[in-house]
Amino acid sequence: MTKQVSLWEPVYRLVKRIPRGKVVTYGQLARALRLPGGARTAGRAMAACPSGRGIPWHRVIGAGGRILLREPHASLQRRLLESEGTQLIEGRVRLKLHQWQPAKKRALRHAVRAQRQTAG
DNA sequence: CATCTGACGACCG
DNA sequence: GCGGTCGCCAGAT
Repeated sequence: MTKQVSLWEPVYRLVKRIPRGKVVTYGQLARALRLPGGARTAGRAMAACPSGRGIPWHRVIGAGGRILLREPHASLQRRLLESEGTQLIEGRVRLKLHQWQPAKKRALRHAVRAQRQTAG
């Protein structure tokens, strides 16, 4: 029994910490958690995001504030963002106003916890 | 085992 | 600003 917990656990942990009205990019997640493979890895993690755990998946967006989902999910994400006060212009989140910056050390500590959970 | 498929992002023309 | 290429890698088929 090695991998009961998803490899993406650290990603979800970090995403859960994104405050209302704030967003992070896939690249940010990758850098904060030192994900191998970079932003794409963050993207894969989010694609496999489990529902029912209160993970604010809609607060994760592409570089430059772009929504990268395909319809109809893109519309939902946009709607959710707007509903919590996040401002968009031309379909892009105003990162200047809403980009959240996780404390890297904290993020890594969470990642370590998750990995221990995976290993143990 | 081979191959395909992505919720990426940097780079280039 | 827009489309194409490339590196990257876990899961699915």
